[in-house]
Amino acid sequence: MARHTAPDPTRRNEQSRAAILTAAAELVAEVGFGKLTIEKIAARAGVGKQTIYRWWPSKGAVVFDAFLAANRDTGGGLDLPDTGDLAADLRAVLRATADELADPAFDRTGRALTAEVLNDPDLLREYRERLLDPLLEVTRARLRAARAAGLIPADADLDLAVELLYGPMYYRWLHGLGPLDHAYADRLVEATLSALEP
Amino acid sequence: MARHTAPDPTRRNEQSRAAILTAAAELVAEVGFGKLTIEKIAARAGVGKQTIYRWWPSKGAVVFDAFLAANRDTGGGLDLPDTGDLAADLRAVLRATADELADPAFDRTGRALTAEVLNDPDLLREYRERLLDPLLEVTRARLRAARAAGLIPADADLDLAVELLYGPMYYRWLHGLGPLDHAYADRLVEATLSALEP
Amino acid sequence: MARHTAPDPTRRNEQSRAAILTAAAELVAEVGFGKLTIEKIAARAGVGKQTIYRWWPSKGAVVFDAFLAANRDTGGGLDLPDTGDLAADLRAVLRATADELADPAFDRTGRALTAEVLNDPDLLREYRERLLDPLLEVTRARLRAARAAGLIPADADLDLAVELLYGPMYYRWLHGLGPLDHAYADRLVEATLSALEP
Amino acid sequence: MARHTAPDPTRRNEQSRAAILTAAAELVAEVGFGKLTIEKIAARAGVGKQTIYRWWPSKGAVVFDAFLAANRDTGGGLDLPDTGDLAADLRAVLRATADELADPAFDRTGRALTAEVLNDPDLLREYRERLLDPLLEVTRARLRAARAAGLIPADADLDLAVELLYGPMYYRWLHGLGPLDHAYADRLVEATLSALEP
DNA sequence: TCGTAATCGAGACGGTACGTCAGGTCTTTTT
DNA sequence: AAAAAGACCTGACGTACCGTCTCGATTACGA
Repeated sequence: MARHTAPDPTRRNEQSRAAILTAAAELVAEVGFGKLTIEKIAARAGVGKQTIYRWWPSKGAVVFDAFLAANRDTGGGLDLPDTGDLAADLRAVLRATADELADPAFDRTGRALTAEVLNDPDLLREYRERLLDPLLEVTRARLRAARAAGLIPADADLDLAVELLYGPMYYRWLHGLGPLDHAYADRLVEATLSALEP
Repeated sequence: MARHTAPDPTRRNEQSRAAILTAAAELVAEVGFGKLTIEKIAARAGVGKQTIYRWWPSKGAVVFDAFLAANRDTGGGLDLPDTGDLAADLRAVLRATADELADPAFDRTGRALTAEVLNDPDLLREYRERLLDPLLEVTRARLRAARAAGLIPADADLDLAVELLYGPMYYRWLHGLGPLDHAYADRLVEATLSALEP
Repeated sequence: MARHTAPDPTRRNEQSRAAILTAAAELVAEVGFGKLTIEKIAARAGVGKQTIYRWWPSKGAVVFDAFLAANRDTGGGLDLPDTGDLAADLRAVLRATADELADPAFDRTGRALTAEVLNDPDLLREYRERLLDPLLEVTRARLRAARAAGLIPADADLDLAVELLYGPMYYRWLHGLGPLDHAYADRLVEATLSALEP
Repeated sequence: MARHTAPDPTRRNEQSRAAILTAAAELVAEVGFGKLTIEKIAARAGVGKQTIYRWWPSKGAVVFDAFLAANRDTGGGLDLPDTGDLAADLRAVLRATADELADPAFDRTGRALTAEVLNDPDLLREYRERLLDPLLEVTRARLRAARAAGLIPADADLDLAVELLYGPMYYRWLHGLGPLDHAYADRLVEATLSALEP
């Protein structure tokens, strides 16, 4: 097993780091996660293998970091505005989510990442901390505000609510059960809000 | 990659086939899918590697077949009785699903299988045809009967309904978002039926 | 190891036997002995592998038989006439040998066969019994007749004599030391006869 | 087949190289060339297979190199002294050759090597350049000196002479035609010198 | 003449070794 | 000290053949 008390990060070569993440992102889209290799990443990035092993513990970690880096650029959409219209706000975020999942460019990478994350508890933890929990939390926060405003019942189960919003869409996406369009997003929001009623 | 104009299946050795599937099932539970190798399967099954390559195109396909074979033995639970009480019937199937997902023995295999299935369109198709679609269809059929009986609105979207039932539970399971117990199953059923109201 | 008390030879399929030997001869010339396989012979001959294993103990034995069969057709040249002129008679047989060795078609097969025979005592014995000893013996017989006629000394070592005739030529052939033409054959005969003088 | 644009030889691990050659030499003596495998060499040498494939194109090349390395250690005996007594000098080298060929330890390796060399033009060339030609040349040189001293005719064919010396002995060895003792060596020298007379 | 027994083509089987690929570690040289 | 380069040991890959073993389907006696 590797050591992975990472070496002095101040001396890290930023160019190499960026080249590795870029190469990883490109390659995962080109050949998929399964056929992706550390050697190919190193070769494409013009980097020694050791430079990868020095800073990441596994292939999954590199790809995951690449995914995060890419999502940080696109903003991540981690802000759910409160316009006062709960349904509209939820529709906005669900529509955005649907658009992302429906994007073929995202599809391969997303599936690859999901597959890795599911079978690696460390990766799963990091995925939840860095991506999933924040997303669910902003959604929950918006619902909490609505609850405080009396728009939904005081005893509404918000954990269940976010699962009702994102779970079906994720289920549909992973299994290819149907289209992921705005109409579908809207119906999900409607169903969820309807379920929260007494 | 393998050729896969499958050889004459009438000459297939049933003992070898069974030994391979058993070995695959055991190993995936012991070491996980990632560390599973064709060589280990062959060794444990007392079989030549070629005998595996002759009949399956990939490691994933073997494991998948092993999973199917195991589920065929346990019946698969593909019968959703109609007692007249829709909520009770749905609770029964959702509780059973929750029990299965919560079973640690199933967890590892299920995650491994899911990861494979997500990234292999062929496997995904087979998974849907052999397992997922039948499950969804019996559920939809039960809802269809209830709709015919006037228990739920005539314009209820049954595709959405089954996704509301299974999607959140699957989402919670994969991401480890919370407990998968009977109370959770019951709340899902309640929420779904509530969402179907007008 | 195989049994090889050969089965009832009266029931043997002569067509198969011929097809196997032909295929073996062709293939050894095409791909060389090392890359020759029983499977390829069987495939080319349109024959089951078992039919080969039933009648021959090894790949070498098949090729050897093929070689013998081919040489039986070309006569084998196993007759050294006694014209009364010893030098002329020896020149005739040495020239014929040189021609054969110099034939590129023979070269590959001959080398392959030699290589096999050298490392398999069983094959070597059969080679000597069926090909080499008869050749050496007719040569020795011719020398014996000459010795009886007083043309060469009574105490001449005939075993050495035949080795002086064939050994250098074989040595030159195997190692590619020089041309194998009639002039060379003639010089060998001259040198050998000269060496037999007192 | 291998690539064989050999990698940077300055970075080669000398320990691995030596271990491989030693293992190859031992194994060829133990199990014979035919049953020798690259995997066994690698295992015995404590080396990865790739390290063999990196530096040698074939099993034959490894064994050949091992043979050369061993012969370099024993000096190769490539010095034919000129005591003034031509017959005695030739007897010395022929007797040494006979002793080597008669050595059972040499027999197996020698036959294996011969078989390889005969069917691989590249190996044959290397064998001639590194072992055979030097041997023949020192012998020819000794004869040349004798010719210059008038001990043998000025028009003696020295190429033929060396073939008369070594060819019969090699022929006898390969085919197992008779004993390889000093008496035989002496007779060969006598016959050859006698053949060189006018 | 009609089983019945052996041979035949075919090819699946348990294996061994192949030659390749990549993993992760280590060393050498350069920056 | 970190990085590019790449040799090293390890081990799995997927393939090719090995020699054995069923399978029907001829084929050729011998009762």
